[in-house]
Amino acid sequence: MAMQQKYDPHSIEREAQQYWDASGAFRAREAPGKPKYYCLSMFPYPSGKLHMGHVRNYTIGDVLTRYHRMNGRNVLQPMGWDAFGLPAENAAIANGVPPARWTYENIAYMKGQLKSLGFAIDWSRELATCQPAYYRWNQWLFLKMLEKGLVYKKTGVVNWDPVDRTVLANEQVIDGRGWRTGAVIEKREIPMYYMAITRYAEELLAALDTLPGWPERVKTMQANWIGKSYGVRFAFPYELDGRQERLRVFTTRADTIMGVTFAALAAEHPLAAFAARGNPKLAAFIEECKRGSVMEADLATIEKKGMPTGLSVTHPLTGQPVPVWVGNYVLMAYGEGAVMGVPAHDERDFHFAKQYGLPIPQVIDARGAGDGAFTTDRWQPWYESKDGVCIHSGKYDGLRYNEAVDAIAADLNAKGLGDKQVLWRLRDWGISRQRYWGCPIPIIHCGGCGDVPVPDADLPVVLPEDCVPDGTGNPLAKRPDFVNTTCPKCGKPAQRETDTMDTFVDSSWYYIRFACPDNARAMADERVAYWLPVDQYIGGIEHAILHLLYSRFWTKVMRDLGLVKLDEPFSDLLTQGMVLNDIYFRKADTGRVTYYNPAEVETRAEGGAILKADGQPVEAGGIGTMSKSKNNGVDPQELIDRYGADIARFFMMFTSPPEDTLVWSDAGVEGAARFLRRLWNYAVRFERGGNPPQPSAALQLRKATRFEIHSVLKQANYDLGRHQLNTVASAAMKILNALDRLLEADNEVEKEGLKILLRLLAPITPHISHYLWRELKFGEDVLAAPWPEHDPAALIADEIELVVQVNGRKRGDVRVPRDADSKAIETIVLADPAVQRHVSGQAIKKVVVVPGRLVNVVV
RNA sequence: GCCGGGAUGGCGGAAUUGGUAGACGCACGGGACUCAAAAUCCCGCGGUGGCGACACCAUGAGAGUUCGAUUCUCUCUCCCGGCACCA
Repeated sequence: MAMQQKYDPHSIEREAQQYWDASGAFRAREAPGKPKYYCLSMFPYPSGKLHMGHVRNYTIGDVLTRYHRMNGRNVLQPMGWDAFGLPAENAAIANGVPPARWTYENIAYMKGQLKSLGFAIDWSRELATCQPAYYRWNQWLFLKMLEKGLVYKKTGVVNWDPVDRTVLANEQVIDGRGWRTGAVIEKREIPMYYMAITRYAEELLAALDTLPGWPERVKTMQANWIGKSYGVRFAFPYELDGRQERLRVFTTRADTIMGVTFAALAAEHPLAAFAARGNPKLAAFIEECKRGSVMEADLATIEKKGMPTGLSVTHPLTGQPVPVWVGNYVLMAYGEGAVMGVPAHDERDFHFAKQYGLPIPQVIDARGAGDGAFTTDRWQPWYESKDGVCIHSGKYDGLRYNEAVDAIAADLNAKGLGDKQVLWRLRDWGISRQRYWGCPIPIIHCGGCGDVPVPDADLPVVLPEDCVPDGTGNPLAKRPDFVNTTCPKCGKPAQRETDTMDTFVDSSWYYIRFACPDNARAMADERVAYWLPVDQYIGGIEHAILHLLYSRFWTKVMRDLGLVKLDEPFSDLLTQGMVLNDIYFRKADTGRVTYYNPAEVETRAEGGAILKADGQPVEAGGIGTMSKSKNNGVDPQELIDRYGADIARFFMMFTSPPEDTLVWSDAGVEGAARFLRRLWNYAVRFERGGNPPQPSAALQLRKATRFEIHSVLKQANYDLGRHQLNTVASAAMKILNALDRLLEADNEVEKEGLKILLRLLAPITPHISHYLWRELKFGEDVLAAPWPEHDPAALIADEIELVVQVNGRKRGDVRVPRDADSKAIETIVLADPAVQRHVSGQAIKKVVVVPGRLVNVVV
């Protein structure tokens, strides 16, 4: 077969993909003894079609997969679908289509898209989390955890839409109102199941040190999230109806305890509820605190308000009465749901005290940590410094932070009122969701027996797939065929739990299941030991905390249940930067918000933007992550249809480093297309026997070309090692440029260079590399070729160029022999006319010689 | 608000450990080829001044350390991600 003269991406891509399919090229098999490489990209939510973030994510994963395969590793790159979730229910509300059908149709379409991009995926391991064969193990492990006490039930706070009478996700609450109804949202307490992740807090924190392959920023974020703080937990005693009671608080600043002038309760605190009885004003205030969303970001930015309860407690050390307030900024979920108020040394307490006229006595002197004397007129940052000593604190006067905390904790302990304690910011994981499209929680509620686990033999509890949610209430609760059952214990009629699990449960162990997706009898088997841990995990930085933390937790739970022998699931982590795009929306009078895709919007020269469909203005919402909810995704299909997979992949890799945020623009994709066409044309000329001979200067040009190719290759291999793939793409361009300049029919250098180039490109543009490698008879399959390494001999030059600086400014360059010593270099440099001109008679203070790089003359 | 990250030409980005700022591309301008266009090839391309050699300015803003700072330290501005029910 003759080589095509013109580069036609679509035909060669089809051919290459057929070859891979037919030969089962990406089918991964366990090969004990052979070093494995498990490369995993975060599986997609089947939202409808791929967006650019997916293409970026999966191209990075595919590049690394193919690179390691060419380096001799036994690779596994699986793919699946994070198939449960809210958008399927939203689609049902909008279009009346059952979430199951919508989801499966999306999966089919997106799978076709992934295949057209030529990813080296082992599709035989494909799974979807909405399949009973998968989620039965969610249920099974849930029940195992329940047995071990790692799952328990308690109340939790949710967003309640009083009009639709339904629980809303945080995302569905906009400015404190329901997204569909515009109704003001209320906080509601309902019973939920929790996973006791806090029992693993210490290990989750400590084990971060065993993950050198993780980005520092992710480990820092996780450590801060887990939030280990050392402090003192103590109680304010008080008397209520003749009983001795205690109000417990936690503080990291026990050294300031003598400055306490009030205590503040969260609105949900039981003592607040007690005080509100017979106090309508307080009851109203507590109700007010309960309006709005449950999001911490909202809570943290609201205006700080408070109201006295009329109650007071006793200071544990001074015995003085301390008034008790309710504060809307106190979090029930953190610590004890109550805090001590030290206005002089805590910024929030300071403003609170100013607002409500509470005393602000200074008890810490941190001279040197800030300027200005202590004044209650305005807050100064040094008030919060731990580098001070206690004052106005009686027996603690003069003590430093650590000494004061020790002494105060000891005194509290002696009174039986408190002691030092570790506090975690991490909270247990509430997994109950009042939604239809998720994994059913395998519990049966029986009037006589209480909450009864579904027996193993009855698993899975299968979710009916024909429901069409309408946005009101809980859809499963409306299904008598699902709800009504019999109690496994007593056999009497009983009701199934209608809550489903958080979708983070589904994604917390799919990477384990990929090792054994076909095992119907066990959650995990011995194949897990071969493939796990994941050698390279790749996904968006937005998952830096929750998904990764839950996955780490889940792995440790499975380990402790004897299911796997694995401490950490992901050895190396690459956090891909987000792909952003403009956001446009309209807000109706009802408060309901509609988002418009930037493709449907036209920006006007005079500012502002309009919707193309109706010519009316839309509001600009800045830029943000491409997402279904903001409707600002870009469909990569157009790019693939027009240019083919290789050009799309090359462009994606070339346009920015994997870890950087990328604001989407297709400017530059022409450059990628041009490059691959040039490569093709070069290969065609090569096959014909190279360029016409041009003997003059050939030897030197040949040497210079080899030098260029091998130094670029050396750099490219370094860049691959640090996952900087954009410069690897640049390197390929540089090699082609160097080869193109070699205008002589020197087949040896051309052939060497082209073989390097095609292998270097094989992970990024696998189709064209596959085709040309075979057509040029370099071998049968480029995937089987060894990875290219640079030839050190090509990099030895007789002379090296040094940059010459005078006072740190570049003033020229000199060529010196490769082995010249500092003394010789100095002599050459000082004789240089440009240097003499700039030195112009001034005294030379010193000469800095950086070997192989530069010389700096300081005058 | 808290935690994490970022800012370099008109644009995407490069600069391995503090050592030539702007590699490689895009866009743009000029030229070659062509009846013409596309494609392709060649040249130019941070700013200011100068015919030019060259000089000065320049890596979000301001300060500091250093012979030398895009790189290290501090302060600030803006943007992005996360904040536990989006996934």
